[in-house]
Amino acid sequence: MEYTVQQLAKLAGVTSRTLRYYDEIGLLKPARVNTSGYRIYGPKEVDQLQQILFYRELGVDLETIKQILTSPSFDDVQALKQHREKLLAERRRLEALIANVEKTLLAKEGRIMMSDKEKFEAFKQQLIDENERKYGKEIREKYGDEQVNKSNEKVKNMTQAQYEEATKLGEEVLRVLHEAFLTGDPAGELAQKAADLHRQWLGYFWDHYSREAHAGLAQMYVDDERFKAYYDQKQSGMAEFLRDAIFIYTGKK
Amino acid sequence: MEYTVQQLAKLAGVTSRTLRYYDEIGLLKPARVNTSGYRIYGPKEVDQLQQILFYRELGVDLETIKQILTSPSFDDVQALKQHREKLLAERRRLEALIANVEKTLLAKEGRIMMSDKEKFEAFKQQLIDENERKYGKEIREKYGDEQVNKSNEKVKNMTQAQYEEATKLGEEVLRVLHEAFLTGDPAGELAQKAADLHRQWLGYFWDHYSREAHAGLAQMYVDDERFKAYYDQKQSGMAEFLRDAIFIYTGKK
DNA sequence: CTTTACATTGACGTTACGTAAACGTTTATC
DNA sequence: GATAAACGTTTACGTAACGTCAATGTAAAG
Repeated sequence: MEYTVQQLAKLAGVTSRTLRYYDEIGLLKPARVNTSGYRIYGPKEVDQLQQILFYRELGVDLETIKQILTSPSFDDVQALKQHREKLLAERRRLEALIANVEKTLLAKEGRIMMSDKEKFEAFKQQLIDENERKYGKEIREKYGDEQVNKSNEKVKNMTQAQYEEATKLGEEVLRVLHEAFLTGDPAGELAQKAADLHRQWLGYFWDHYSREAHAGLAQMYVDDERFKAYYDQKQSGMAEFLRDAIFIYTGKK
Repeated sequence: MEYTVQQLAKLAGVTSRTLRYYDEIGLLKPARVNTSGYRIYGPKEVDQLQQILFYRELGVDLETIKQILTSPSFDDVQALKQHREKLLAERRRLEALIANVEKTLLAKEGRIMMSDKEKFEAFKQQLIDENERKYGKEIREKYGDEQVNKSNEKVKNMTQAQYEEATKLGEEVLRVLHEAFLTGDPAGELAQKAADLHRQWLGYFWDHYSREAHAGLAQMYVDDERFKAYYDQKQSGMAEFLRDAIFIYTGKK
């Protein structure tokens, strides 16, 4: 039995465009082409199309299907295993996306519908997430997982009052730092006040303070472009100025 | 602080091409363009890019992100919920693909590595799957789930010997049918023999036989293009001939 | 002053077709 | 036999979010 494009298309449940495309990429050539240029398919092609659609339904891309069906030496089991890995990776990616969307929704809806307490909890979570997202990789590389986890734990255990204090203190650091910057002297009174405020601010996030870690963080504010961007937002050179002030504050040479 | 494309790109962890593309589609315009045509971004744009990347990491498409960020009336929670639905649907699709790939792998590996017995079991499973894939929807619509499930159960319970008998019988049906077709008489001895063989063949798949169902199936062989293609493979008109023979065999008017 | 690094605007490639244009062929109807 | 409907053909643009040239102008460094 022979078929034209539309006939085979209806038979297999695809469109004629699909068959022309498969012809174009050499995946399924018609048995012959008649004098008017019409594509004519025979039973052999029907079978092959079935095979193609079988793999297609598994989500295998056409190039791979082509290899499976055309080169008899091609290891189809191997190809399917690779394909399975791709699917599993894709599923993991999706799982992560879904988890993140749900966390975000929780936080966002929380702002509208949850009690103040829950609201604040969700907000803290969002803060942690956002922080992780922005700086997580770099910080974890430099300070290790343990330190970061401790910090996150500390944030989670903060009360709403503590959080507000931390936020206000953070803003004050920026204000004083800006004033100090205008004096141009990182050893001056204002700059050292900023460094001290910064130390206090750190107390909300770090479980213990050390001058070395403080100085290290200050250097990172300059080295890491993300941190630098944050401090330089108002005024270029602010990150360096803060670092210098902290170096003096912590007694680093 | 101000940034050129590359600087902002490094800052945010994207390529400059991405920033140009975002400019092109109006998602993130630079603060200004200098006399040489360079794009210059300010702190406001840095913030907006962070927002964009936040949604992008959730898998939201750029067009939706644009709406969320540009029109302040846009309900971002609603958008995220819709997005979550899309993600969940995509995950369901993936689950199905993975399950199918795994079933296929089981069957294919089985052919190589499993014992003859297991081999045969996997093959039967593949047969059922393939049948479901090819005709499942139509058959379920016409005969209902119960009937199809019973049929699948019957196949599963077949022994290897029975399976081979069924296959041989199926081939014999085709052979005799072909011979009968050459006589052109659906009421003739050969055609009636074919119809009888077909009834016997059905015995391997149906849990009980009825003339009505037999006649109905025969009609479906003509109506459904997939079945028709199977019987017409050797000779056009075979499906109709078989139907006529079965109609006579079952005494249908 | 030259090299090097970085900027710009096109424009094509990616996947698996959908969709439409412009035009020839087969089939059904009048 | 003319005509219209239904079907066939090729060509080509559109899709999402950029990657990757190419050709060319500008800024910074030696």
